[in-house]
Amino acid sequence: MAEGQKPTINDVARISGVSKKTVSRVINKSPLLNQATREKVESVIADLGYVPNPQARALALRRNFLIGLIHDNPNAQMVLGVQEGILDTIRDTEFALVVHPVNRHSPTLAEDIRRFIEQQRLYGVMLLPPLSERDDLAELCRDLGCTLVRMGSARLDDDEHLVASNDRQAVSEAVAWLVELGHTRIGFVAGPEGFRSANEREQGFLDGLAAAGLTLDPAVAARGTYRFESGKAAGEKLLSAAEPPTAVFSSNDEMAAGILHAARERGLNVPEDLSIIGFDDTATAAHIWPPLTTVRWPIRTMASTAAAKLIRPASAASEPSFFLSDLIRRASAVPYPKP
Amino acid sequence: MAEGQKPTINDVARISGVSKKTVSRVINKSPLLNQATREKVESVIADLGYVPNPQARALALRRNFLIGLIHDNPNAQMVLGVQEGILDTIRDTEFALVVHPVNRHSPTLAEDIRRFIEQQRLYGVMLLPPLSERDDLAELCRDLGCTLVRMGSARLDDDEHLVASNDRQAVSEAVAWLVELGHTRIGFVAGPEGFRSANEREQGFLDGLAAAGLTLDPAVAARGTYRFESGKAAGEKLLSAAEPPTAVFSSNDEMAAGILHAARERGLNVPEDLSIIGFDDTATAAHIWPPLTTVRWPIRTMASTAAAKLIRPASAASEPSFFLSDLIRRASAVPYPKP
DNA sequence: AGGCAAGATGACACCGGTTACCATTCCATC
DNA sequence: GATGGAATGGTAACCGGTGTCATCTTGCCT
Repeated sequence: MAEGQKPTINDVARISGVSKKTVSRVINKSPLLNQATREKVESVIADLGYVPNPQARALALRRNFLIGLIHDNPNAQMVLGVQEGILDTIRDTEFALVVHPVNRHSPTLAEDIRRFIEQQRLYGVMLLPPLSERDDLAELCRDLGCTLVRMGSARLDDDEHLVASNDRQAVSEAVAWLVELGHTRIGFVAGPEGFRSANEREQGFLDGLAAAGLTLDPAVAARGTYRFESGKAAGEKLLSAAEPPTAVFSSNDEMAAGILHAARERGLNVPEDLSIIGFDDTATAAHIWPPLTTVRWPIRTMASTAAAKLIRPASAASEPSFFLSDLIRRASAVPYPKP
Repeated sequence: MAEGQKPTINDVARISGVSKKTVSRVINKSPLLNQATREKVESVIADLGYVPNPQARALALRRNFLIGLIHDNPNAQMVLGVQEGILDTIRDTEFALVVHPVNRHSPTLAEDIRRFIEQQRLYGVMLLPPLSERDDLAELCRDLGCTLVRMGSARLDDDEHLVASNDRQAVSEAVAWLVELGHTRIGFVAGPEGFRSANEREQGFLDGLAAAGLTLDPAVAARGTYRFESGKAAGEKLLSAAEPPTAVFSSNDEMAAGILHAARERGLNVPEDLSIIGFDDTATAAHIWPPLTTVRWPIRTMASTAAAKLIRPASAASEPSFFLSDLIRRASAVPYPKP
C-alpha cells in the first residue's frame, strides 16, 4: 500500500495471511470463524487503522447506508431537533444522514425529490410535516424503493411507518387549562389550510370548548400561516372585535408571538389583559415576554424513534408509534377574572 | 434487466448498441464523440430513466460526492441557514450534504469526527463556529484527506478556505449607533471565553467605545455563554449596578432576550429605560418585544459561497472570502436622554 | 480404522462504474 | 498507393467489497 493511500481489505488480508473473504467475515461478525483467526485479523485491522470503504460495500450489497431527511419546514428548531434525534439513533451505526430541504410550492417538487432519491440511491427517507401529510409523495418514495417513515401530528389513513404526536388531544387539554383558569371567551388562531397539524389543532380546540360547554365565536377566530406576521394580523383582528377575547389559543408559538405584538401595539398587557397559549415550545416561547404557556411535543425522541424504524428491518417497525405532548405552564396564561 | 431493477450502464450500452465505455463518455460529456452516437445514447438513457449509480462511480473514481457539515451550534436558525445555503449551491450537482452534529465538550470529539469522515469517506467538510475556530480539528480533517472550508467571524492565522464575516467592525458600528443616539453609559455582555466570535465582538465593542472617547466600566460588563439564561444573569448584574447603563450591547440575540427578561423583572421598560442591541438577527430578534436592534450577517450567502469553494477545485477557492454585516435598526434602541 | 458431519477457509465471479490501452475507420498528405 | 494522424469505439482490468460454492480440517461415532 502506497503512502497516503487508505488500506483496503486486500492489505489486511495479505498482512494477516488470510483471504479477503475471511477479513470480510471478521468485519461482518460472521459466527463461523475461528477465534484465533478473528483476533489476528482484528489486530491487523487495528494496526492499519483499516476502515471498510462504504461505497464498495454499498456496491456489493446493492444497498447503501444513507438516509435522507426531506423537509420544507419554517421551524428551524424543529428541523434541527429532528436531525439531532436521528443522529442519536444512527451515531454508532454505519448510517449517515443526508439532508434535503425543498420548497413545497415549487412546481418541480416531486421531480426534485425523485432526483434526490435516485441520484443518491438512498436507503430510506424521512418526511417531515407538512410534506409527510402528502400521500402522493410517500408513494413516490416507496416506488423508488426507499423505506419510508413519516412524522406527523395524528393518525393517517395510511398509518404504516408513522411516528405521530396527538395534537388534537394536546390542544383540547390546553383549552381545558384556560377554562380552568376561568376564561370563557377564548379566541383561536388556526394554522394554514391544508396542513394536517392545523386541522388537528383546530379540532382539538373545538373539542376543548365543547367539553366546557362553550362555542367558538367567529369574531374571535382567524386563520394564519404559522408565520409571525400572520399571527400579528390575526391578533389585530381578534382584539378589535366588539367583544375581544380574554384568552387566545394560537396554533403555534410563532403566531403567538405575533399576537403578543398586536396586543402590545394596542397598549394591552399580557397576561393581565390577555392570556395566550401557543404550540411547539420552540426557543421563542421561553424567550419572549412573558414566557409563553405552550404545548411541547417530544421532537427529538420522536425523530430518534423514526430513525430506528428506518434502519431496523424488524417487522414491528411498520406499526405506527404515538407520543404524548405536555402543556408547559408559563406566565402567559393567568386566571380570569383577575383574582 | 429484470422488473424492479434499476437500469445499469450495461443495459444502456446493450440497447443503444454501443460499448459501455461510450455510454460512460456520454455521461461524462467527453468531447471526442460523434454527435449522432451521443444523441442515440442520450435518448436511450432518457427512455430507460437511467441514473448512474453513485456508489459505483465513487468506487471507480476513488472519491465520492458527499460533503459533511460538522457543527455544535446552539443556534438552530444559523445551522439551518447554513444548510440551505449549501443546498443552494449543490442542488443541481451530484453532491449531497451529510450532517453531523457533535458535542464539543465530549472527550471523544476528535475521535467522533475522525470516525465520521473515515467511515463515510467524505470528499469535503465544512466546519461551523465554534468548531471552525479550532486549528487542531481543521488539521484533522485535512489529514484525513478532506477538502475543508471554515466559516468564521474574523480572519484566522490560517486563512485558507475561510469564509468569514467581520464581527469586530460590525459591533463597533453598532456601538457607534448607540453613541449617536446619545448613550454614554453602555453596558456589555460578552460571549463565552474561547470563542473567537466572542473575542471579536468584544474587541469591536471596545473599538466602538474608544472611537467615541468612552471606556468600559467593569461594573456594567459581564460574560455569558451565548445562552438565554446567562444573558438574564448578566442583565441582573448590570442593572443592579450602582449606576446602571442606559444601553447595553449583547454579544448575541439570545442573551439579549435574557437581558430583556431581567429588565422586565425589575419593572424596567425597554426601550424607554434601557436600550438593547443584539447580534445575529435570529428569528427571536424580530419576535420579542420590543423588536430587537441587532447585527445581521449573511449566513445563507456565506454558506453558499463556502460550499462553492468546497466543490470547485479552482485554485482561487483557497483565498478567504469576507462578508459584510448590517445593523438592523429596530425598536429596542432609542435616543437618550428621552427627547 | 473408516466414515461423516460440521466448522473453517479460500477461489472466483460479480456489483456498476472508470481508465489504460488498443483497434479500426476515415481522411489528408506525400 | 503508401503512410500517418485524428476521430471514434472496443476490450479488459480495476476500484474494494460480498455471495456462492468448493475444499480442507477436525472431532466424533461406529
